[in-house]
Amino acid sequence: MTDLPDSVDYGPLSESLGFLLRLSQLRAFADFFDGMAGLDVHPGELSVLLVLSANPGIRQGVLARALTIKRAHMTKMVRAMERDGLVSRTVPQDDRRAVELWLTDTGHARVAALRPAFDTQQPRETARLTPDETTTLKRLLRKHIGLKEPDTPCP
Amino acid sequence: MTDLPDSVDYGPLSESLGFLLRLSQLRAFADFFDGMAGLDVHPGELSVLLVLSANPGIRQGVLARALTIKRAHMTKMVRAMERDGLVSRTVPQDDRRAVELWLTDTGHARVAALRPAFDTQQPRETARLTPDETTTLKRLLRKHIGLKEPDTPCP
DNA sequence: TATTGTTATACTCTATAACTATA
DNA sequence: TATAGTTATAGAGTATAACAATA
Repeated sequence: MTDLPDSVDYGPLSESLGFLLRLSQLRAFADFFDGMAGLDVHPGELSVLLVLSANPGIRQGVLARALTIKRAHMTKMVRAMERDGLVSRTVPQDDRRAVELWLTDTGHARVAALRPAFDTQQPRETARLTPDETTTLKRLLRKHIGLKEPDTPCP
Repeated sequence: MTDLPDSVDYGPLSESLGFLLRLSQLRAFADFFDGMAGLDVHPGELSVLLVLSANPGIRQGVLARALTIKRAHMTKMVRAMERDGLVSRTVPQDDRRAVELWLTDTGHARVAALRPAFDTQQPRETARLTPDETTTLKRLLRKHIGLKEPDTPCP
């Protein structure tokens, strides 16, 4: 990712949260593909794997809503992951319209293989900020999108 | 835009800056189309208009780099805006490969028509945060992407 | 009637490379 | 040889609507 030219006056865009978020996300995507290079994984697929790992048996529609992925698109993603042997699908007895999703053994192994790269990428993608700034930034973003704070282990 | 389900454990995604940015940007896009409804403008087009307004005669390639829009895509955008009478293009004498961009009178009028909606949208898209938090969030995002702080009038 | 997942279609933005004209 | 813009093509992600099965 190339740097921004510093000779340009961004005008009111400098104060536009939406614009700042767009540039920030592009930076984050570049960092992702940089840090996860060679693992052949896309951000969407990784997010599905991580949520399935933390929520075994989650319903497909709930997963889609949680990740802000349209149901139609989630169908394609999950079908592809099922085809690759990462995910299994079951129909619950109490609502036979729904689909519950589970990681297969292969899926769990895939998560285990991706976690180290994902974890070591965290500090890299916040290299321009101090640890305190990083904590603050994440907290404000969570508040902005209405995402509850993660449980923090209290010593 | 629907709310996130609060029954889902996001696991390590809660700490992933890239994931938080993705959700935040989707929220911002929804806010944009909500606040600018009826004005028939897209985020990309508005950003081009605002930067052209602040940088008359900017070269097309510099504009593309500033907005992180690929040159090929910028060509299509600018051509369309030229066709709509918003932008004029000139070839500078010192480098006849380049193209300089200018707002036409229609373009200036378009900016003037969009500015009020753009400005009043600012507070709306940060409704979940306090003013101090908003200031901090924007400052941290600018630092993250390497965008210089805007000039602040000192009283 | 409403909901869950599915299928199909189209559109936007993006990625890439090849091409021209200039430098 | 390198650069600025253009053109063309393909792909990912998304939006939308219609549909079947189930509630």
